[in-house]
This record gives sequence, C-alpha cells and structure tokens, in this order.
Amino acid sequence: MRKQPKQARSRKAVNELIDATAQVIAQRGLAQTTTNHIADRAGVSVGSLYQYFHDKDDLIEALLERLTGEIASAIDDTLADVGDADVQSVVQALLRTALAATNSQENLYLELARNWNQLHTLTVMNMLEEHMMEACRRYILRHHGDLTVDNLPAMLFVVINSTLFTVMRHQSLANPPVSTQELIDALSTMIATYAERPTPP
Amino acid sequence: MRKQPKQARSRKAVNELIDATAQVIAQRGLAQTTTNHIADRAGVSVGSLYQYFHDKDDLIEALLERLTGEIASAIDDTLADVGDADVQSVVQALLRTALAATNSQENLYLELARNWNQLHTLTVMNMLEEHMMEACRRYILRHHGDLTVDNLPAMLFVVINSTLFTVMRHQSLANPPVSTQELIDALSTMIATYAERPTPP
Amino acid sequence: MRKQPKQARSRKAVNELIDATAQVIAQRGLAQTTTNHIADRAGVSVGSLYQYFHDKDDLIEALLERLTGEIASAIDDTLADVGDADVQSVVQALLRTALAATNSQENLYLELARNWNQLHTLTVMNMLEEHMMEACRRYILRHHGDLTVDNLPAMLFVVINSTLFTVMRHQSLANPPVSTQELIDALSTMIATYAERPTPP
Amino acid sequence: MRKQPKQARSRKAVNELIDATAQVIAQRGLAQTTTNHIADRAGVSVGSLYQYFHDKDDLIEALLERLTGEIASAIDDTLADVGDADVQSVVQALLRTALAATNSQENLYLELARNWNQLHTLTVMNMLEEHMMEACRRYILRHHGDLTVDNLPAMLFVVINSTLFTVMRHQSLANPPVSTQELIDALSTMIATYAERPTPP
DNA sequence: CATGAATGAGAGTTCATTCAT
DNA sequence: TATGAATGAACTCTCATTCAT
Repeated sequence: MRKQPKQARSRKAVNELIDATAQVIAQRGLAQTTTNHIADRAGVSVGSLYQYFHDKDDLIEALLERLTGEIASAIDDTLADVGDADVQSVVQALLRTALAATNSQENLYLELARNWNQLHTLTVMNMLEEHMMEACRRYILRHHGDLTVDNLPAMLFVVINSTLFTVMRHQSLANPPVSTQELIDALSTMIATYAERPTPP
Repeated sequence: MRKQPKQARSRKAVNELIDATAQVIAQRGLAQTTTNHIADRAGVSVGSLYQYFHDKDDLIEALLERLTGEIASAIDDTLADVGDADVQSVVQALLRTALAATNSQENLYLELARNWNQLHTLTVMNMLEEHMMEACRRYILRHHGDLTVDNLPAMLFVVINSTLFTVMRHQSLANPPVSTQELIDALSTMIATYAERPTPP
Repeated sequence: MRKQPKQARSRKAVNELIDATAQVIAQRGLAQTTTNHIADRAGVSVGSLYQYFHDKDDLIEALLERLTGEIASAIDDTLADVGDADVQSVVQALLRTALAATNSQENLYLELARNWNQLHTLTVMNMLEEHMMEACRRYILRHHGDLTVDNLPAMLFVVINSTLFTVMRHQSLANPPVSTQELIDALSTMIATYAERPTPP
Repeated sequence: MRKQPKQARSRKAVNELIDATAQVIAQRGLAQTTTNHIADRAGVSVGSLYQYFHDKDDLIEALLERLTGEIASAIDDTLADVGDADVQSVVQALLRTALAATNSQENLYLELARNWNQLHTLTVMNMLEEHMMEACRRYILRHHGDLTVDNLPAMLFVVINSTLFTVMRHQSLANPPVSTQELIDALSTMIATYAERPTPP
C-alpha cells in the first residue's frame, strides 16, 4: 500500500515522518495527533505526508512496524546472551530489555499501549506476542526436562500476556506502588515458579 | 463535578442516561458514540444530558463507576462463598465471576477495556485493582501460614494485573488460541503455584 | 435519506438552504460551489446544512427535484391551455413556457444544464424527458388520425431531446446566432413537419 | 497561450501528452483525471507537462482541438462520398460516421460530451457546429431547388444541435430506449422531412 | 427544567502548480 | 531541459457543546 521510496531523499523523508509521528504521539497523545501536527513537526507539508503514506493509519502502522522490529531485535539479542540460563534469569533479562526500550521513548510506548486495541490488526501487541511465543517455544524445547508443560498454548498465553500487560500497566502509572526492580523480581519469580513447578501426579 | 440530583425524577434520568451510554457503547463502539446517540437512546434531548452531566467524559466516568461497583459486589459475593478455600479455588471462582460479568454485557466491557487507559483517571481498572488488593490482603492475613509473602505490594500488583489484563485480552480476541476453561486453569495454577511456593531460604 | 423536517422552522431552513444553493450555483458555477458558500449564503453554519441534508449531493438533488417539479407544473399548465391545438402551436407554447422558466433564473438552469450528466441519476433531464414523454403520448393518442407514428419511442426520443438540448444550447450562448423567436419558429416547424408528414407508402 | 514547440522532440512529447490525456479521461473520467495521472501515463514528469502546456485546461483544449479536427475530416470525407445524395441519405451517412468515431474511443467522447459546456469556450461542440454549418451551407447551395430555406441560420442551428445532442444523449445512456439504427432513422427522417417540406405559401 | 436546532473549529484528504536539483 | 518532491489552500464532513425558545 505505502509507496516504496527508491531514492535516498524519499527514504529520509519517510523516516523523518515516522520520527515526527512518534514525537507528536508521545507529546500530545494519539487522539490529539493530527496529520498537520505530524507534517509540521517533520518540517514538511501535509501534502508530502500523503505522498509517502496512503493515509493516517498507514503512517501509524509504519511506526508500529518499526517499533515492533526494534523490540523484536532487542528480545532476540537478549535471548542470544542468556538464552540458556534458568527461567527466572531469562525472564529478568527480558524484562530489563523491555523496560529499557520503553523507557527510552517513554510516552510513545505508553500512548500506543493505551490504544493497543484500536490500532490495526497486527499491532505491537500481536507482533510481540507472536515473537515471544516463538522464543518461548524454542526455549521450552531446549529445557523440557526441567519444565512442566501440560498445556503449552495456555501457558504461553498466560505467561506472555501477564508479562506484557503488567509491565505496560506499571509504565503507565505516574506513581507506581512498586519499584521497577520489585516488579521484575515479582514477575520473574511468578513465572519461574509456574514453569518449574513439580509435575502434577 | 457532576450535579448531584436530589429528586427522584433526576435520579431516574441520570440512570437512564448511563444505561443508554452503556448500550450505545456496546453497539457502536466507544469511538462512534456521540452525545446525540446517547440522548436519543435515552429518549431525552442532548440539552438534558448536559443538565445532568458536565460533559461527555463525566457521563462515561459515571458509567465506569457503576460498572466497577457491580463487579466489586460480585467479587465480594464470591469471596464470601469461597473465601477460605485454597488459593487456586479462590482464583478460579473469581475468574468465573469476572468472566460471567463481562459475558453478560459482552461488547460493553470489551469496548471499555479496549480504551481503559484513555478513560479518566479513576477507571474501572484502578478501582478493580484497589478492591482486589484489599480482598487479597484480607485473604493473606487469614492464610499467612500457607503462603510466601516477602513483598506484599509487588505480589499483589503482579498477580492482580496479570489476571485482569490476561482475561481482558482473552475476551478481546475473536478467535482466542485457548478456551475459557484453559485460561482459567492456567491462570489459577500460575497464581496458586506462586503464592504457595516454598519460602526461599 | 434526507431528514424529513416536521417543524415549521426546519422546513424554512431546508427551503432557505435550497434557495441558497440555487443562488450560489447561479453566481459561482457548480464546480466552485462549496458547502461553506451555501451555508454562508443561507445565513447558517455548515453544521446546520448537514443537519438537513446528508451530504452535498443530497442538497443538490433536492434543488433539482424542486426545479423539476416547477417545470413539470409549467408544462402541465401549458398543455391544459393549448393541449388540443395543432402540433406546431403546442410545441411553440411549450417552448415559450420553458424559455420563460429558464430566463427567470438565468444562470442557474444553465449551470445545471452544463453539468446535466454528472448530476445524480434522476436529474432534471431525465425527469423532464419522462414527463414530456408522457405528455406526448397523451397528445398522440388524441390526435393519432392526423399524425404519422411508425415508431413511437424513437420519435419521442428524437423530438424531446432535440427540443430540450437545442433550447439549452441556445440559452447557453452569450451571442446566439438566432433570436429566441427564430429558434421557436424553426424548432416547432421541424417537429410539426415531422409529426404530420404523409404516411410512407 | 500554449508554447509552440518547433522541435521534433517537442512535438512528439506534446502528442504523447495529448494521447495520455485522452486515455486517462476515457479510463477514469474527467473529474478523476489529474495532471499527475496524465504525466505518468505519458511517461514523463509533471514538470514536463507544464513545459508544453500552460495549465491543465490548456492541455484539455489541445485534446479537444485534435478530436475536432479528426471529426471534421471524417465529416468532410463522408460528404465527399455522398454529398449529392438526398437529405436523408446524407444525414444517415453523417450519423453513421459520427457514431463510428465516438464508438472507436467510447468513453473518451462520452466523458467530454458530458462536460461539454464547462470545457473552454471553443469546444468540440462549437467547432463541430461551425464545421457542419459550413458543410450544410455548401450542400444547400447545391440543392436549393429541392429545399425550403426561409431562415438558413435558424434552420442550421436547430438541425445541427438537434443532431449532435440527441446522438450524444443516446450515447450517454447505458440502456437507451431505442436502438442506434432506430435513432438514425428517426433523426434523418425528421431532418429530411423538415428540409424538403413544401414551401409555405 | 426540557428541548433540539444551531454552532464552528477542526479533522483527513486532494491536486494543480512550482522550483531546486 | 527534465525531473518529481514539495507545497498548501481548499474541500467535505463531524460532533461536543450552547442557548433561545
């Protein structure tokens, strides 16, 4: 759908528009983000915005794709480092990675998370979920001796969503009742305890 | 902010407006819900709507408050029944209660959940969190011998948010990858395993 | 589609908006007519315009319907007067009626005629065509002894379109090469000669 | 207004742009035809388009001029063939020529005819009218013994416009109420009867 | 108190035209 | 000369809110 810019100038403009979108969303919130705000921030005219993106949704989707790619890479990098450690260590490492990523563009991730469900089909949430599902599957295959997995899909669904949303919720609070470190400890303990529980008879 | 109507007629109108809001949101989605739709549905004029509610947000907040009250009562009732059972049974009972409530007004809860974080400060989520925190505290006090609680606030934050959001996410999926029963089992197992884990040395 | 206004105030507003539309089209041309121009001219806000008409097309269609009704009535009145005269007299009377109508709102009819084919399905042209077809049929039934009609649909199509468009074209010219009276004479003679020609052997 | 390109390359570009304009109008309709579409289709940049044509109208006028020339030639060829036959035969031959021309580029002529009057002053209609007037004059001079011509300009105006517009209208209808052959017969009969009518006393 | 017509700022989007490269 | 990215005024339409009746 979106034009595939072949020239350096175009690629630059596309990236600057996505940057601008991120900034405006972070500052004003998704609902108050207009195409004119984005174009202004990017230092171009609205017309240019529509030369590179079919419509507003297309632009936001591009932003989501970029963010998802960044997080997915960060996850993969983390797993490459600690991928064979015990469950708790892996979860802790992943949480630190995720929190570092979201802290770097604080309001942006938060605003997108706030609206996760009205954004287009394959959103950050869905993509992250899928990516983590795959990573978990690979981990479990390598450690199936140490883990209790009687219903893999259910376990993945619960573990991943608990993690993603609890972190998201924590990030969204101005005065969270627990510190980031406490959050990481509690979440990783819960998941490790769950994954490594004795097999039911 | 909202006017406190003292007269019976007013209370009736307020309730009918909140009812109408719930219906319109359930049918059209929050984004497509206009004050005119709500007034039409309630059988009054927009002008009247603004007599009872300061603005649109005020009206939605009133709806959220009412829903929160309903869920809180349901939670309390459930706990009154099974409040002394083991952790897994209690969690299962609570989940069944929550799912029953949301299923009864399917799209409404879903639509509100979709937009949980852009709705006003004291949302369903916050209220539910608070209410469940209190309930959990009472439960833990009665069962502290059986449970490992080294950081109560963190534990509550993680357990409650994991539960609420994972259920919400499950409800929001057209084709969830796991059944409702599988969801309940996995979630309750995870929480019970966590709460009843052996004390770390 | 269009709201049926039940109140006097509404009916007035609807009519004023249609009036304003006619005026703006006559002054600025259809292509340069915007909803804001129309609303301004009518002395109301754009919002009001959209309260009474679903969209711009709906408004223009309403104008067309009104004009068509007016012309149809004028035609019927004329035929009631001279409906039993010979062909040439009837055609002359009809042409005088049509020209009087269009002269009264000079640019409006012209502008609409200019754009006859992009206006919605049942436009002035179609409606006029239908109305005149019916009138012609009735006339022919009463005079079939004097007329040669070997292919009624073809004859009607040719006669009616020749008349409507030749008049329209004449009206659209700043400096027409023939006077209005010459136009009427030539057209009515052509049609009368055609209709009353000797039957082919 | 339009630049007169003296170089072969320029003339080629001009023609390709006019070709492109014809194609785009035929495919997308006049209203949906943008200068960018035309430049794309012609395989040049918009900038080049504006090197050869002052603006969009200028380009469309060039197309109209070209089409007019083509039709005028076709008319002349036809008259060279049947120019001395009786009125009905000549009219029939001309109608067949005109219909063949419009059928060859079906949507193009139709789209232009739909918008005949908003296109620039000297449109296809005016040019055709002039050209046919001249041809008719020549014909009448050669046959004045057989014809009744008391008001030549009026007769020409009525005959030519009746023909052109009735054909145009017929072409514009998705389901015309009469066949092409019936149209030709009725029109040619009407005109012949008119032209060859007995002289009024 | 109730009404609902009126408001108008502001949204997303288009496209003829320009001009730096 | 050729390019095509950039422009931005102008368009249609929406909806929370007001206020004369």
